[in-house]
Amino acid sequence: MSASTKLSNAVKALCFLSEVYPRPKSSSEISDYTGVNASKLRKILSMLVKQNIVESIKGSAGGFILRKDPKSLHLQEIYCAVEEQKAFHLDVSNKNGNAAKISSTYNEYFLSLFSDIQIEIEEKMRRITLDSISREIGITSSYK
Amino acid sequence: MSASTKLSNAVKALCFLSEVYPRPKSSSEISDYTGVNASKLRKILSMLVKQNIVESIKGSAGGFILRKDPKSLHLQEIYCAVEEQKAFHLDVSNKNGNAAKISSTYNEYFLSLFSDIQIEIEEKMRRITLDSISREIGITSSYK
DNA sequence: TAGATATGTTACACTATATGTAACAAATAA
DNA sequence: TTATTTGTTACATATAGTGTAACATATCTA
Repeated sequence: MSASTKLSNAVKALCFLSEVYPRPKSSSEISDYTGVNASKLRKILSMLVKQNIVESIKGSAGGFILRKDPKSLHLQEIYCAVEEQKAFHLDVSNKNGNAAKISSTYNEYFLSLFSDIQIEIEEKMRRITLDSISREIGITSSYK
Repeated sequence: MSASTKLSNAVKALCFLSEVYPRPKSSSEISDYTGVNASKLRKILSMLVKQNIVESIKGSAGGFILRKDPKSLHLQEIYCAVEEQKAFHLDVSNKNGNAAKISSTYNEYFLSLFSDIQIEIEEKMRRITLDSISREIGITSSYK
């Protein structure tokens, strides 16, 4: 799964959990709402559980419950939770054997440039809350 | 070839052409310098030719010559020349059939967010010239 | 004009990553 | 004890990236 689909799928699920708070929703219910495969959702949600963004309850009448205030839950926090390897990470090196010596100097330059870009993207995401997305989409959060 | 490797390979080639200006350099000479496969280079350079960033001369003693002042040639211009489909374009939609209705509203939101990010990245690249990269790498441009 | 050289483009095998789905162990509520 | 749900692994398929080769076309030089 790519960075962007993981992030958008996570947000779809979280918006739904915010809407129906505090009722736990199973992966298949979230799948019905979002159109995302339930197994795929469980993979994403299990990462959010590890970061204490949602809680999971096993067994009958179990499911997932949002555990962070949508007003202070930032996109960057969701992004970092679902992205082990940096999503906007960009390759720069050539895989051919006879790489010129000068090449590594360029690679360092681009690695640093792309890392700057990564930081700017994360700063942008830090300014966006789950609540602001919900409102923009036209969903009413029931959190707290 | 990914967006980032295309861009960095293009810049490597252009820095070299700037260094040896106004002598034409063949794809195999550029390959020796950059470590990038000559055939791959020709693919990238032919795109730069179409945007009049470099000129190509066929036949003996031919090759590629830089045709833009490194001081005014921006990274964004190079990036647009080598990227037909936007590099930092990010997928958002699910390919499963039973997509929920609400899903398209989210997809529009993320498409617009990622397009904002794209614009910010291009703005950042517009502030970086080929000349500034050369100097940072430690290369002396012979342009003009 | 002939031959050598270089670009521009297409093709292809190989690898890696993404995608969608299924299966099942472990946990837990009823 | 049984049904349900998460969490994880596995896998087949599809899509995209990589490295290289081949060759038609153009053009310079002798």
